[in-house]
Amino acid sequence: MYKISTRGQYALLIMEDLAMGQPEKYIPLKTLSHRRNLSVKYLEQILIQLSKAGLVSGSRGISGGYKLARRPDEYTIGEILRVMEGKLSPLGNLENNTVVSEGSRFFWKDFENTINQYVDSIHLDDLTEKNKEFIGYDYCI
Amino acid sequence: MYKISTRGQYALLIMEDLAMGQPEKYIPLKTLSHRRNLSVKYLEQILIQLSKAGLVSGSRGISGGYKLARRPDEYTIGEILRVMEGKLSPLGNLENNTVVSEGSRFFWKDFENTINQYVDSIHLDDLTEKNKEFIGYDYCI
DNA sequence: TAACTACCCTAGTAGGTCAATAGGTTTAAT
DNA sequence: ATTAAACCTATTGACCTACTAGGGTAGTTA
Repeated sequence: MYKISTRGQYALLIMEDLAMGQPEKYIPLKTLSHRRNLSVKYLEQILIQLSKAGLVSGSRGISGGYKLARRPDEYTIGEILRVMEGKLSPLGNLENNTVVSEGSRFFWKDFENTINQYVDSIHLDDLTEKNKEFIGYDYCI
Repeated sequence: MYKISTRGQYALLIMEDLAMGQPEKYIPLKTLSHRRNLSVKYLEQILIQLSKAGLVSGSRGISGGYKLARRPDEYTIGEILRVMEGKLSPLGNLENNTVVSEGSRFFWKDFENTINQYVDSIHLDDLTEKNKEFIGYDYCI
């Protein structure tokens, strides 16, 4: 079955990292990628996308970087994932789908709703709070 | 984001078709594929897979074909989809995944549970009952 | 001004998956 | 024996994913 792509996973990870540091401080892309040992160029694409969507705000120049645009509890995981993955639905274009039966459309629609209700019930701070339960997390700086 | 493949969609459609006819009668692959205008050879692979999994039973030779192995209400949509799609999870191999944070593992696990609980709450006869509400369904023979 | 950083754009590539095609073999009823 | 059907294995073309690469522009701070 379909999986969430690495783009979505990376985005979530970086959002967590930004949420766990000082929220006012801009963190440069280079720092974020080195911290997690991720490709700078790949992560750049992801952060630009998050920035365009307004989930993070970027600042250029010396002591620039990225920071969260809001408080961690004001993000749902769903909205982060949807920025990277597009519509979170188990079927693309249900309306124009000629393969599924008429009677099963309610199933697919409810399936989509179930998924989105779940991912929107969890917030970014739920994840970071859990992270803090693990010793050895080193998300300072 | 991930989608259910055509294999899963076709499988569900054919299971519905088998459920809506006479359940004792074997329906040949050719008939099933012509009815829905699907590739015979492609559908063949799907039905063999369903047969191996024990969801349908096949009979060779003249007047052979496929029929359901159980009553329609004894199938969940989840088990049909899982035969075609494998594990229904938004992330492959959560245990060995080095990208997600420790704190977010509960999120991914609950995500998977949410999906599976939903698809296992709907049964094949729920779909066929809905199908019967639509006029012009022509699933006889 | 120099250094630094986000932001923008395009392109390529290796590997994988998906959807379908193709050609065979085996089994069972007549 | 013939025929109709399930069953099996391999291959293909198109697309997608996860990067890599290399440039450029534009703000921002010291």
